[in-house]
Amino acid sequence: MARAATTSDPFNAVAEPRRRQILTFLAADERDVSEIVIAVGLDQPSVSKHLGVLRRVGLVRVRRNGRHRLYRTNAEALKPMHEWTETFERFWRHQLNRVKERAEAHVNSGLASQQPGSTNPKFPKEDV
Amino acid sequence: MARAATTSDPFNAVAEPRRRQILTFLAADERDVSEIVIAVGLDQPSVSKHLGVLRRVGLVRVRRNGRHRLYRTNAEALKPMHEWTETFERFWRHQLNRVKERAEAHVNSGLASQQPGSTNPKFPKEDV
DNA sequence: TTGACATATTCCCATATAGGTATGTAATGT
DNA sequence: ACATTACATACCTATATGGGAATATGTCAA
Repeated sequence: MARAATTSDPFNAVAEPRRRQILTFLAADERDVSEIVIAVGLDQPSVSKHLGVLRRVGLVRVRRNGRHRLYRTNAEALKPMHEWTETFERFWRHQLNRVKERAEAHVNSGLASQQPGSTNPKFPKEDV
Repeated sequence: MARAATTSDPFNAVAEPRRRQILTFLAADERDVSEIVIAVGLDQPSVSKHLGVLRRVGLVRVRRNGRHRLYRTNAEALKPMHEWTETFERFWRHQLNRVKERAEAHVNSGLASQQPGSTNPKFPKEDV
């Protein structure tokens, strides 16, 4: 199978750099499509398609104003991503602490002066 | 062109639901590949490929233990995503407030009892 | 109605997967 | 050295785009 559809999944919609750029651009103010075209430097059909994806997953809202369509980021739709990443916060805090502690332990045990290429059976190499 | 490569981009790597599942599974403890295979219900090669993607973008770390490879989520690599979504936090707060205020305004002006299908020229329809 | 302008859609093509199958490779036990 | 275990890679296929070009749709102005 190919990659999952971007539609109906904010994580996928936001995976596209241009769409992140658009969301940032539309975060504060409404803008019509031609302004977005200028801002991102793609041609109009491509921008409209990105906007279509963002619309379908609810990341932007539109309203009509004459011939123009005014788009604006619907920030609320980003909350789930924010919350998902937040569940890892306590882990990256722990990891930072561990790194600090390990460094101190090495200093105290004299391991800090270990030969650069030497192997330590207690700390297997993190291979590539 | 096709979609941007998942490699070298955490946003893209995390767009895949299975990879999010793996990151969650590996957040707290190290696990070897066979455990991950059981946890996500894919066959081993697929899991190894997902792990390869996550490894390349730094979202997981590996270390060898005999024939086993112990993987663990590198939560720090999720900080950029967390911070990016966070830049929108103040906007979704404003939006929530606006919705509340507008609801109250409608009540006060009698607009709350408007006909479901009626159109209001001052609030253009958000078309599909 | 006709014309211009602002967007959205459709069509076409190159490319990047996601999974499955088969195979290569490193590490351990005998 | 040989078999086995635990993974990683290579290869193949169906599918989902992303971007550009051409075209359709919707809106306002004269």
